[in-house]
Amino acid sequence: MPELPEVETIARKLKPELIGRTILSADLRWSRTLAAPSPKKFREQIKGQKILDVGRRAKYLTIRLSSFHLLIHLRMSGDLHIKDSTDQPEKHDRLIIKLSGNHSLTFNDTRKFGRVWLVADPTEIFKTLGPEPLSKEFTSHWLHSALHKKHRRLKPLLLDQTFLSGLGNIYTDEALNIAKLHPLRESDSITVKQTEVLHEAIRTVLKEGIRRNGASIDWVYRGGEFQNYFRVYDREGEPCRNCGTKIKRITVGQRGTHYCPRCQRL
DNA sequence: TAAAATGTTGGGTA
DNA sequence: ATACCCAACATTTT
Repeated sequence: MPELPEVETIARKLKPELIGRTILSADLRWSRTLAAPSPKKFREQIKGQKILDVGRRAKYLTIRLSSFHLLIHLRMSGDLHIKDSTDQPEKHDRLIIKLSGNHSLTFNDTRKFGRVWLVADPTEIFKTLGPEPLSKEFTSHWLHSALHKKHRRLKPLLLDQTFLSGLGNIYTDEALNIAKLHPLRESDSITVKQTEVLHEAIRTVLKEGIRRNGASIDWVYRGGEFQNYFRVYDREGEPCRNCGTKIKRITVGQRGTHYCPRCQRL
């Protein structure tokens, strides 16, 4: 799935095209895409809603409506497009929301893992999420304290959305490489100095991802170019950009994990 | 063919 | 309670 920078990119692109539009109807083409409420309620409640704002929380796209919030999680393969309302549905289109001005917002999701919520209060959905890495609450001091409250390996911990929200497999590997920390390093062994470097690395790599409009890999091209600047992700066997050592790939917590065995010692 | 792919969640185990 | 492993979700690609 898209991670924080990819969702941020999509939110920024959609925002000017969506704000001010009114939702005319919703065509739910694969019902399990809808997490809440029921399809019937969804169609009734979303009709006539005006789009007031478009944003992002963690990896959720957030669309504020007149009296509800529409939340979309793209998971592994979800994507969003604005199309003409006369365009024929494409393969894997799961939800098509018809808008004023002969436009529609299309949710296409090959693997069907993506989910949509229409809720009055989004805090209920977001309550388990850890802090936003680009917010002011995410300080080096907070990170050090949080790391030491756990005894977990860095890679799965940073991937854990209840610990910190927004990082996925790519940006976690990239951040750990920048910080010169091994993915299997125990969280409560990180020094204050190392925490400061990791804190900065996380923010740097996320901002870099946003600046490049996110990463486009596999068959899902969203316009981003960050994939051309990976330091370790998907670079197994290729030379480390820092020391030339071959990048290693291991599996940690069921996820492919890439790192430089020389720069990132355990 | 089997494995793996930007993710999350729930169940079982120690 | 905490941490970790596995399966499930569903499809496509290598």
